[in-house]
Amino acid sequence: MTLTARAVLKANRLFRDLPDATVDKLASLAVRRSVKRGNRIFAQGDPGDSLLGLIAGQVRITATTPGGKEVFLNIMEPGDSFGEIAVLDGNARTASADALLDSELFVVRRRDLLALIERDGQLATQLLALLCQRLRWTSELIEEAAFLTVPGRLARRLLKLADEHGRTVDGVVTLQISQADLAGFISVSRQIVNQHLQAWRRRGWIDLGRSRIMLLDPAGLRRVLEQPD
Amino acid sequence: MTLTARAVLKANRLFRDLPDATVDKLASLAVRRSVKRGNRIFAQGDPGDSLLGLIAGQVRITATTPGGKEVFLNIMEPGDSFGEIAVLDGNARTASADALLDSELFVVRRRDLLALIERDGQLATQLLALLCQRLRWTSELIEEAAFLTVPGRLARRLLKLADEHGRTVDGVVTLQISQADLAGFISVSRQIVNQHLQAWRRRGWIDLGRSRIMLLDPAGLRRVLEQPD
DNA sequence: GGAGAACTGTCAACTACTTGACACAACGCG
DNA sequence: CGCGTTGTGTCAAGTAGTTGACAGTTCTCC
Repeated sequence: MTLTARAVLKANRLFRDLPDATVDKLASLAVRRSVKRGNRIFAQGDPGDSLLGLIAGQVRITATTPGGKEVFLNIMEPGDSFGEIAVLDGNARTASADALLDSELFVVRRRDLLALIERDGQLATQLLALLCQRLRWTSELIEEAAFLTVPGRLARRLLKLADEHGRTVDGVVTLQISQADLAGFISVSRQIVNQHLQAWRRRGWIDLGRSRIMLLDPAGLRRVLEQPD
Repeated sequence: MTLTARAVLKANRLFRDLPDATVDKLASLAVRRSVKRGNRIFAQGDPGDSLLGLIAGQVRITATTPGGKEVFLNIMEPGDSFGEIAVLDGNARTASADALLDSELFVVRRRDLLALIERDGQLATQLLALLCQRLRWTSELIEEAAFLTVPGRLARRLLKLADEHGRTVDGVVTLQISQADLAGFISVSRQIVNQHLQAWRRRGWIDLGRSRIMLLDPAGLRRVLEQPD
């Protein structure tokens, strides 16, 4: 908590490979922000005037229809940054960000970031790499939706969430997520999620608890992905 | 056809705002390539070692499963560039590109492009803008798939295709696309596409011919998007 | 420690898309 | 010109999701 601004930036994937001079410059421009669990950091449609980095806590990125339907796009962990698209092109935010836990953020304002990009080519390169990664990530989501059946998408999502956010105890990965939230990630009803999870539980691939999914046999889930088209 | 390399690059959205010195440098590095209608330009999984720009013709970008199922992701027109993600991060191509018509391309090799980015900050900025645009575009696709019903997606796709590729005759926009291809864009069966198109034809919103769709009343289609969620 | 909230598990009725089949129309190419 | 190919229009059977309802369980926090 008493980290220097510079150490905070150095802990972020986007900035850690930059030369010290650039990081110091950025550090002098970055502002800190605390957000309590359950609070909104920014909303879809807001002017995208800043780049955010997560220092501590957890943040969920979601998109919402006017009618209130939601897709969960991602969960951010400390070291991740988000809000780059809007900050770079200056248009509205495409998604909303909410704190799932009490969170600490740093904020870099658009003007400051753009000025720095002008001066430091390496920062631009770093951002290009990040955007490429994001593009591959979204492309994967599109293909997932287009190619896989619902059980396939569910299995894939479980494996990915386990990879990125799972806690391993005694060699078994446990996920902390409700079935309703899981349904939000793959855009199906919570009932259908339950139905498939139950089938997999009966086969011994997973075990279920309240907001908890234990992956007993990830290989079983992986097999779901290989068969269909 | 006898354009200078420089004029060709200046006709491309990505490069047209760059300083002449940079464009000349690029022009000396770019190679031309002709591809006959129906031929593949690159395939999903190929090493992404070049950036392509379309000078003349038409190119379709698709993703394919190992099992052979396809989604159509985009159609490129002269002035568009593609293959940036792979060229920037050096990984495999995420999609395939096929010439729909006899096409003329220019090709910039990865090494050359990266060297130029190092030297010219404005090229990096231009690429950042392009990637942001692509990201917004893919995000839109994801939300479309998640939020809209099939008729909604179909209506939206028709309107977008009309916008980007339609030919206007007597104030009516006509699209040149088969119902099967249209189905490929929104990942549903050709039969269901026909079913909805027929319903709209009966209402007088569109008219149908062989590989031809005329949008008589775009406002009708737009109304399809507003109601459901 | 007790009330309310959040989450799971399950059912039944309904809806919408898939798959496969087939007739027919239009185009295009030798 | 006529034949093969490509695209349209439609049907019927099968499948897989949605929606709404409800009981039971576990957590939270006052």
